[in-house]
Formats: sequence, C-alpha cells, structure tokens
Amino acid sequence: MSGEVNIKRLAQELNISIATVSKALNDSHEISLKTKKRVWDLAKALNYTPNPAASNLRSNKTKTIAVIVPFIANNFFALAIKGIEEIARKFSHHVLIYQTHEDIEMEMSFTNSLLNGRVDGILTSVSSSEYNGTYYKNLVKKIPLVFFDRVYKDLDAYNVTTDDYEISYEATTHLIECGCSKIAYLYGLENLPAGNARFLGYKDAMQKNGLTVSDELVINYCEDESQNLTQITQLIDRHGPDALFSSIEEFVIPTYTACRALKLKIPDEIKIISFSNQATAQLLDPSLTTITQPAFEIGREAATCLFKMLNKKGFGDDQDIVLKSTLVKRGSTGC
Amino acid sequence: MSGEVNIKRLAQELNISIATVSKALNDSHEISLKTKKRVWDLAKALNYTPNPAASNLRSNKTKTIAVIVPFIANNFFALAIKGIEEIARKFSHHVLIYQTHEDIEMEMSFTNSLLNGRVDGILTSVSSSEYNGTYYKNLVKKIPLVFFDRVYKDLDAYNVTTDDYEISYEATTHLIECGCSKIAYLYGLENLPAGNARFLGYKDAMQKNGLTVSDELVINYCEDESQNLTQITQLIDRHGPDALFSSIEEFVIPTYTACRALKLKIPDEIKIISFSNQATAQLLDPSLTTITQPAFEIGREAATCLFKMLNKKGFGDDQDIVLKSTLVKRGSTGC
DNA sequence: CTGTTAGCGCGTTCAT
DNA sequence: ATGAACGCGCTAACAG
Repeated sequence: MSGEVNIKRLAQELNISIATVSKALNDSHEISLKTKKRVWDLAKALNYTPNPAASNLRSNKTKTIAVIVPFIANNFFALAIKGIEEIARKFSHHVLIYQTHEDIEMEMSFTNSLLNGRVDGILTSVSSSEYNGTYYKNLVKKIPLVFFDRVYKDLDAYNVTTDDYEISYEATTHLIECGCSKIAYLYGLENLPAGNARFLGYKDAMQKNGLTVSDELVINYCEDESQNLTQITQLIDRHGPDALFSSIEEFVIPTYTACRALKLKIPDEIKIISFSNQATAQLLDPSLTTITQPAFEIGREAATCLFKMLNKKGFGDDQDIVLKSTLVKRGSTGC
Repeated sequence: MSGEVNIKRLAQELNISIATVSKALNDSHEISLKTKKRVWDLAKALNYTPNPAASNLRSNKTKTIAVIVPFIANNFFALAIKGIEEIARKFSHHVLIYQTHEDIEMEMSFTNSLLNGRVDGILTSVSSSEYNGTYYKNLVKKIPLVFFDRVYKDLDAYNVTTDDYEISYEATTHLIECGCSKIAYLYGLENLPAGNARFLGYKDAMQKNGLTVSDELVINYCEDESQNLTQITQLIDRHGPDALFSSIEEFVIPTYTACRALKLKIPDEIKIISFSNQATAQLLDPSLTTITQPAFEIGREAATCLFKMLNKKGFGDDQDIVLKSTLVKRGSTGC
C-alpha cells in the first residue's frame, strides 16, 4: 500500500510545505514544536525514512565508510572489522568491505572507485605484495584515510599500529632467557614496516645477547603453503634450531605440522613462539606461547580516528597511534 | 586540481550537450562512434567516474548489497563473507556489512534501515536468539532477500543451506561404528532449523541403532563460555560418555579443555566429533574429526542467487539450495 | 515560524 | 545523431 513515502508525501498529508517537513525532520530550531510533532508522528506512522541517495547527493555526505583489507577470512582482520563495525554503528555509519587478496592492483582499483563520493572515508590495511608510496601520497590528499596495522610510513596520514619492534624484542629475549641460543626466524610481511620492525626486534635482541643472526635460520613466507612446511622441515633438519620465532600466524600450522612429523617434543627439544590470536593458541597442546595483537582494539581505534577526521575535530598533532601487543607465555617455551 | 569532474564538465570541454555525454557514457546506440570516442577519451583523461548518489537517485539502483550476520569474527561467517565479496565484485557491486551479535532487535533495526533504497538486496544469516517469522514474511515482499545457513523455513524466499540432518546422521553413525554407544550431544542453534536438523540427525541415527537418547547426555550452548566448560566437565564426570558430538564450533575449545583437565585420552577413552572448519581441526592434536561446512561456497551460492533475483532471471522454481558438508575423519574417532 | 525557489549529478523523455 | 528540459528526493538560501 501507499507507494513510496517521501517528504513530499508527508507535506501533502499535513498540508504544509516540503521545506518545513525537511526542517522538522532535521529538528531545526526554526520550526515550532507543534509542527515538528505532527511531522514526526506522521513520519513514524508511515514508516518514513529519508532516501539516502537524495540526501547524499545534496549534502555530499554518505554516512558510509570503506574498509579495505587483504583478507576477510583471517582472525586478525575479522576482529578488526568487528571493531570497526561497532564504532561505525555508534556513529550511525555504514561499512563497505573490500578484500584485495594482497594484490596492489586490486587495492588501487578499489580505492579509485571510492573517490567519487561513494564513501566519506577509508580505513585500509595495505597489501604486502608491493610498495607504492607515491600512489598513497596522492590518495591521502583526496579522501580522509586511516591506515591500520599495515601502514605506509612518512605519509602525512594517520596510522594505527602495534608495537611490533618492542614485542618482538621482548619475545626473543624471553626465548633466550629460557635457554635458547639458536633461534630460527619465520619472516612474514617483508615488504611492510610491521614485518621489518618484527625482524629488527628479533635481530636486536639476538645481538644484544651476543647471539649471531644467520641467514640460514631465516625463512621467508611463501604463499604456497606447502612450501612453508617444506622450508621449515628442512631448516630444522639441517640446522637444528632450539627455537622457532614465527612472525605471522600463517606459519603456525606448518610449524606444528613439521614438529609433529619430526617427532620433536615441544618445548623440550624445540620451543615455539608466534604472533597469533588467542583462540588459535588455545587449541594447541602443549599450548603455544603467543604474541597477540589487539586486533579488535585496532579496528576500534582506527575507526574512531577516522570519525575524528570526518568531524574535523582535528586532534593532537600526533599522527600515530601505537597499541600494545601482549606476550602470552605458555607451555611451549617451557617457562 | 580541477574541482569535481562530472558530465557537465565533460560536456563543456567537448562543446556538446550534457545529454549526449550521458548517452555516450552509457554506450547508447543513438550516439555516433566518433562522439563516443571523444567522450570516453576525455572521461578517462580526467579520471571521470559517475557520482553514485546521483545515479542511484535517478535509477533506483545502488549496485550495493548488504550482508547481515550474527558475527564477523567467526570462521564460518568470515569465509562466507569472503565468498560473497568475490561474487559481488564479479557483478560490480559493493558489499555492506552488519553484525547483529545474535540480537534480533538489532537485526530488525538494520534491515529496516536498508529498506529505503540504500541497497539492492540483502543476504542474511539470522540471529539464533529468537524467531520472528512474521517480520521476515513481510520483509521478503519488500526487498530481494536471500537467507544463508541460518534460515527461516516456509517463507517464500530463497534459502542456501547445508545438509545438516544428513551429515549429523552420518557423523553419529560413524561414532557408533567406532564402537561408541553413550554419545553426548552438545546442542547449538536450538532456535534455528539448522540446529534442530543436526539434533534430529543425531537422534535418528541413535535410535536407528537401538541406542537411547537421554536428556542427561545433552547440553545446550550457553553464551557465557565458562558455563559451557562447567557443563561439559560435569556431564563427563557424572555420566561418563564414550563420545562427544559437538554441533557447533564454539564447543570445541571447552570440550578439549575439559578433556585435558580430566586427563581423558582422546580417542581411547573418549571420542570427539565437531562441526568445525579445517583450520581449527589442523591445530588440534590428536586431530579432531570434523564436520566441515562449505562456508565459502555458501557465500558464493547465496550471492549468486541474489544476483539472479536482481537480474530477474528468475530461475527454476526451486527455492532451496542445499550444499554438502564434509565429514573429515581423523584420529579423534580412532578409525 | 513557514514557504518559495533553486539546485546536487544524472538519465530520460521528446524535439529537432 | 544531438540537444533542451524535466525530475529523482532532499537541503539550503532567502523571503515573507
């Protein structure tokens, strides 16, 4: 019944002008309370909701933000998105999702398609496949943008990250204190600041403790998952490390699979530590010592940051928000 | 530079009318190829993209779909969303995400906010907290809607589900063939067809094999996770089942925690089987026998189904798409 | 306090 | 083959 219900319709039924209805709906102070009430009541009765396209067109605001991530089906990003969604709802905004599959071409294609006013702002965790600083340098001038977790440094944009260097340093030191001296490093996110910082934290901790960092003990993540298993198995076979430091969660399954296949006792014969969420860790026995990033909070912080930009409540001059990760010590490091 | 670029601007620069530009951009057959080329070239040169709000307003199409799920940070839904996003991109559509936290009020509030033309269609996996058939009965008349995984039956809407009954029957039979006779059931999604079907599959398999289904061996999922652990521990303590059938992944961690605490050897003293994704199962040792739903494919199928509706390529009269789950047999059932 | 008017950018008549 | 004119639903400037 009743076709579409818009302000015109409300105006007709109430015998007042369209403009008055519009103002009343927006609770303008230049409309009498009596008129407002009449409008509100009818609006509610007819289940009126403003047409978003029309008001976007007019106001240049979409009440929509976009989230661009490498993957959705990933513990970290799924949690981050959850956080973003909750903040967005608090600000009555809608959330568009895009996944790049680590493909920078797709990433650019998505962001470009968002520059025509489809969204008010963008939250992005960039692809690790390649580094295109100049592209983003231009982009941040065109649309409010916040980087989270996977960021581009030196860009005059807001970054929400975690203390990758510090926590890696701490974790490595922990392994050393547990008696390890030959610690292999499973290197992920090599093209990104986060990956580099993690590796640096490991290296510095090693050197600080008089241990040598050898290339032979470092494996780089390979998208072909079976390759990772092979690499890890070979590394253990050939060099017999007494610990494995996995810098990304993707290494956890191949690491455990390799240790099981080689019948290595964890933590007696080899200790393991990994960046990983808690749920994954809880499933392992003996439980894995983890570095857990506050993914949910990162999402919330990043979104909050974006909404501050949108509301032009320009905050301090600090463009970097750094959240703390947690080193959750468990059985697998044996202390 | 150059302010906004819209068809007006293109028209001015080319000294032709706005209408011609509009038609050229839409590749209308009433425009000469020569003119089209000029328009396309300039459009590309100026990086023109149509203003979505304006074209939505005019065409009543948004090229956007909404996905409503209970949780985002959940293996199943994250994978389903991944599938949806991929299909949406294939059809050049954007994807809005909403999470209900199993709250039916929020669910209704979201869907209501989408009825004013913000999206072309909705994909939803409904909340398990309560059943509101009449609400959805009306809703499906107002907007193209596809239910996936968590559906409302008898609604004259398209449903994409899995073979819950059959796979539960199969899994229970497998346990029985492994020698189990006292199989406890961890009941999830009690308010939904999927939950009921899973339970029924278990019950039927039990009865078919002459085993009794006792209330004492059934636990209902409790949102307070610690409660689940307590319940499971007590159940094992008091009734000593020889197998646990977990009907939702959320039961896996408390189940394993309980068995570890009670020092029960899996699978020698107790066998475990659970609905769960493969990644989770791989982390467990001895590995968990799982019922794995094709989450990614469910997402893809549901989205494909929605786009068929949108393109009015009305398909067969079959409103239900049922995908097959997989029983991945592993060590934990001992055969 | 209320109404009139003029667009926002685009697509679609209907003329020419 | 091209253009003029109108309107989608809403907001904002200005008048009264």
